[in-house]
Amino acid sequence: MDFIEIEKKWNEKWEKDNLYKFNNKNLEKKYYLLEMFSYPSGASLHLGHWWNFGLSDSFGRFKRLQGYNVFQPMGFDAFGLPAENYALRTGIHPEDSTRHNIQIMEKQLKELGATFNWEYELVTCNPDYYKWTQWLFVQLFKKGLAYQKEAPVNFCPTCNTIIANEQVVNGHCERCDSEIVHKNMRQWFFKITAYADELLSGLDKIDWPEKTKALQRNWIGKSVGAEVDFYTENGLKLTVFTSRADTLFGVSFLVIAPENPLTEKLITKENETAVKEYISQAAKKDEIERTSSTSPKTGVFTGSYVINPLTNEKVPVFVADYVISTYATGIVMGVGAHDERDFDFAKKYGLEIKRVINSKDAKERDLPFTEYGILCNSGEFDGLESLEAKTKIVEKLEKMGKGRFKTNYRLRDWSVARQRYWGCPIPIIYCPKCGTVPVPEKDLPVKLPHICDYKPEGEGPLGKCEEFMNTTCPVCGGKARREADTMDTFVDSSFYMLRYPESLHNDKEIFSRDYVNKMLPVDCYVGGVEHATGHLLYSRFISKFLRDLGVLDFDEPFQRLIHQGMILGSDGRKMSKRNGSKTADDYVKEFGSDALRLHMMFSLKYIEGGPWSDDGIKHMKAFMERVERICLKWSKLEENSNNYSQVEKDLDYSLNKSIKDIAENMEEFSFNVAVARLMELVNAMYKYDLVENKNVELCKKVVKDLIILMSPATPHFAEELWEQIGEQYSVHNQKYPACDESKIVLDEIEIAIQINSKIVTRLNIATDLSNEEILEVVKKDAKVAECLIDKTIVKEIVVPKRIVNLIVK
RNA sequence: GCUGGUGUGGCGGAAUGGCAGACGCACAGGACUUAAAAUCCUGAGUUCGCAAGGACGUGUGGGUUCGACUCCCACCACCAGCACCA
Repeated sequence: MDFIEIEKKWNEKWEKDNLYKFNNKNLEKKYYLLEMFSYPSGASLHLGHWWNFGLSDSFGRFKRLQGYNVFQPMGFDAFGLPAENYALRTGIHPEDSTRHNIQIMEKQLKELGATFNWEYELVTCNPDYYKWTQWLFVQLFKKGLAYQKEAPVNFCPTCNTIIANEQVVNGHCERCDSEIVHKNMRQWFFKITAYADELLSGLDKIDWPEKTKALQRNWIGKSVGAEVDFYTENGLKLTVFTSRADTLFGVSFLVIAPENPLTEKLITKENETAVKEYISQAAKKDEIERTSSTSPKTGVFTGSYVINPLTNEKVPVFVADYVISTYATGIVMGVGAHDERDFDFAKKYGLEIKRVINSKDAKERDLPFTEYGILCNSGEFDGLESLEAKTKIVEKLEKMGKGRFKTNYRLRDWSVARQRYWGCPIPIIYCPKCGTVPVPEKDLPVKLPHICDYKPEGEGPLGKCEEFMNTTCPVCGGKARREADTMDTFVDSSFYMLRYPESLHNDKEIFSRDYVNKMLPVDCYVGGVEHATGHLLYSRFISKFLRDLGVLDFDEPFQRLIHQGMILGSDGRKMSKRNGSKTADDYVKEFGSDALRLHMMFSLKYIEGGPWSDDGIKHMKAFMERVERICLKWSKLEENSNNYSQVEKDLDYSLNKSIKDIAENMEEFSFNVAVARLMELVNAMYKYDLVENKNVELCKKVVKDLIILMSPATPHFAEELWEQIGEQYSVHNQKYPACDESKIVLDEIEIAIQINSKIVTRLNIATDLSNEEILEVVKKDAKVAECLIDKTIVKEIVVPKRIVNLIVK
């Protein structure tokens, strides 16, 4: 079979027939399968694309065979920095290069032979798409969830734009690896923190990998504790956050972050020079140095004292850069005996170290430490467990008006504005009279102008385009200016799964409520784990917001999530142009796409990935040819023997067991095992082929079922073979074969016989025998009887169809 | 440091607490062939043994169990994410 030739032939026919058309009228058995859409880079599809799209497509084909009405749309995440940076290098306008790349990628994705529903294609840089990105912004703005504030932001000096926390990797820009600088800027944020608790609790009801849930929990970083107010002698309030209110008795100092605005007010004249010097030094340190847990904890005394609200003790206030100004209140209470950092700090500056413990425990344990002062919880709190003490203490502070229960999150609001050109314009108008006004929905989209001076200079390049910037205020009609920034591309992708079902069929609303609630949530979402704390978190947030807006009945967009492992270079490192000598295209030309796909399915675990090796591809081709030979031979057999003895039973067993196992393994994305089962079935066929008078009826059934079973993995090959054995087009419209359970129940099975848990022999035993009957047969066996001479059986264990274990003395 | 994951032949990798190593690669042998390739068949964890057979085997050490790759405890190694979060 000429694999290259047949691929061309069937790809053309399938496209012409629109074979995989999604039936949007009958949603009873719909299955929404989504692969994370990709960025249209101009390069040809690499092995990673095949791995991602090809294999999840096989899963989709499997669901189709099972009778599901599979919706598998495809689109492009088309805005973003790479096109723009490419444009700055080459002078080719981002719009032109992006459109061009999309065309190339569409063509290649079609060659992959996947069942994508192209008629629903979505491209985020099209005005009919980003109209809804802007609509979303306006809705968030109206609910107060899109807001501006002056805040420290991550600024990438190379990309010349702000980026979100989620896009900073080890203090560096995830795109260009430049070191991030921190600036205070007035910026747009989405208030994702309003949903922090829900984003946590929602994780419990979705079928996601534990790893990903853990990443999100970690990222949200919920910390339950309390705020406590300390006052200086002249009445200035310093509020600290603590998760250990029970150690309040042991506070011997307070530490405030250098950037905290209150710091200024705490500095006394005598300490002014030292503190100012310290602060300016701290400002010079880079992010890594500041936030590394191994950095030494240094600080300086401000000269001020505060009063501990519980003990009325006078406590000194220090400035130290190990306190993070953006987390909680930016002020921390120092308890030397209960926190390693506080301990280091207290030792260094000769501060008191007091261990807080209730007097009972102190007496019971002969406490070994000598360097700590021991302080028992006094009076009303003494004798309480730490948890109880925490509660009681905060309750008391609450009554005094000097403390309260408080939960903090590590999660920050999502910074969404980008000072770049190639993105979705923020639909906001600044009017000198009316202030910040959203663009009315009827005026959307605010189109991105096709400008040529898009060089980023730290401010939105759109600001240089007067025709764009000058507008009228939708409220008063006076002269006004537009927002010059564009949106983070993660806003574009935060709702695309909601828009897909009617991307080209509904331009009146983002989606019709009834329809979207029938189509979603996505039944299975496939993509890389690298989006765990970015896209996947943003999408969940936006869904929850749209639920609150009353347009969605659900709030978790992805019911099931599968991460593919990464496919690495043969050296085990990240795939790059250098270590991959051959491209996916080379393999397709040499062996065909089916062989490539089959090889990928079989040679590595999909969930785990691993180093790429092309060793097996030629064997996959050989395997297909092996299948072809036996199928063609059997399809031509004529004289039926009507035999149905053990050999036929064996073949029938293999067939039905394969049908069952392959379904189970496909469902779990264990493609390697599913392919192994296919091979076992083929081996069984070759074994039966040696039999002389064959049961041709059975042979033909096996051939048909085998081809159907192979069709998700090798779609072109299966279609061609289907035609060659004289079946009617198309194999992809067949039903997944039913497993005849009666055929996988064997009459007789080999059981291992153990004496004292050690195998002494194996016996064939009829499966319909009772445990007692089995024991009888076993004991009669010569070998077993020999072992039992002079022994007494103390226990008999029979595991039907598996093991007989006799415990003897 | 915290969180999650992984650890099985020469390699990729199988195994609802029940015969570890399915399936495949690489390897060896046989058949076909003048020969090779392709194909078909067979063998194979390691080790001792001519063999029958024995011993040892799923990162390490314990435990539970008639029985542990699988469950529990401790530890080691590697990978990933977070990391001075109070």
